[in-house]
Amino acid sequence: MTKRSYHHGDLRAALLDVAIEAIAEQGVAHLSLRDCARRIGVSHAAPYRHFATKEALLLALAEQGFRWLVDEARAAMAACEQPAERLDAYGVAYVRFAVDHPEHHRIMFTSELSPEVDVDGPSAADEAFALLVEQAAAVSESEDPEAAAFAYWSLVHGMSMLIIDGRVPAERLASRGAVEELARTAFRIWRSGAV
Amino acid sequence: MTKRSYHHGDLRAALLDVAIEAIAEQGVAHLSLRDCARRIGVSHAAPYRHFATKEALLLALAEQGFRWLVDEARAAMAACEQPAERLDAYGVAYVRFAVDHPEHHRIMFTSELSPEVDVDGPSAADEAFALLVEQAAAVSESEDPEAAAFAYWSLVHGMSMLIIDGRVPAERLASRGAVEELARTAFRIWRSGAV
DNA sequence: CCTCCAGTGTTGTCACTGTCAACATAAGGG
DNA sequence: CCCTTATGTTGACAGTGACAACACTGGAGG
Repeated sequence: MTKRSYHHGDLRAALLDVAIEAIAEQGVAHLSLRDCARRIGVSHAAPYRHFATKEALLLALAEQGFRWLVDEARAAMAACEQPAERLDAYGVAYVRFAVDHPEHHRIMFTSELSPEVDVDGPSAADEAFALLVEQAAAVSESEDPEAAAFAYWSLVHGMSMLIIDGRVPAERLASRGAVEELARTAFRIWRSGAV
Repeated sequence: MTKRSYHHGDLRAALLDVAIEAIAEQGVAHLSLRDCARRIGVSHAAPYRHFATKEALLLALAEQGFRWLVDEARAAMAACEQPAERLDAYGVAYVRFAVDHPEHHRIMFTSELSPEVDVDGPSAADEAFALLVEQAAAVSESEDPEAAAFAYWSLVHGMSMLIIDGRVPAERLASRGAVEELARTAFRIWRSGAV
């Protein structure tokens, strides 16, 4: 709070926070590193000590998002014992994460980023998918487990996107529990073969 | 080809074309109206006679995309008689459209656009969803048809996104027919209750 | 056929941005 | 205690979106 003269303390984290704030206000297209610096009260070139490029900042946000997602998914699954329950807990957590962190979710799946392959092990994104495949494999006995995981991922990913893009009528999203209800309804409809 | 002195002829259409080209090359984040003008061989302010703003250009691309999607979906469904077949034809067309026009697809679902409600009737996007609801309603007898449509849309939308974001291994997308196969496999897996 | 005007393209300009290079300051290990 | 190194600052440059003022031109109405 008090003015930390010259050195900020944790500018990198502050940039990540303030960037999400700015994106929520003005959209990712209008994100400006200079504006972020201004909000923090630091010079316009300071961000470059922490991110080589604006894209690098966005990549860091995506990585952060995937790590949070994995954490939340693990926490949600911890309460379940049956494989099927665990899988759906993941699904619900996935959609809830998107609703709670729409900016992160959108950045996480902005493919134009990350053309260069990271050398430092599998990314958090890979971990999130691997975790999903694992759960799906535990449910579908004989099927191609990767295909099943892909189908499952598609459904929850599509739901997330459509919700945060405002394609779902507001009255279906009234309460917080509504998101979970919506997700479980979609699961039920598909599994019942009604569509 | 020959230099059309002063007046271009159809600069608006040329801008839409060249914008998609530029986006495919450099990503939507690096789209520049001045660069588009340069590619066409027109002055840097000419685009503003046709689009009030860069966002307006992107909105026009989205509208164009939804119109194409509706056309292709209608064409695909025309060959089918059974409601269930028609619905799946829509779904396959949806995914195929995304694969064939990834830039359009991404722009179409970049929610940060279109905050102002259009007055001139329902947008092409609304039409696309209405068409889907119609097909879904014809299939699911007693269920909430909108919920069923939403579930269906979620699956095909998620598949599209994951594919164009490069989350599907390349070997599953070898041939053109592979996309259709992938989509139908996902439908089957869900309907069989295997996941 | 002429005129004139609305639509379209141009030139010039402004504030702002991403990025880099050169410099300043702090913080902590030898 | 000093000096290396990480971090922050200042200054600069080219490129951008957007606007205003101006130029060209094709076609409608006389």
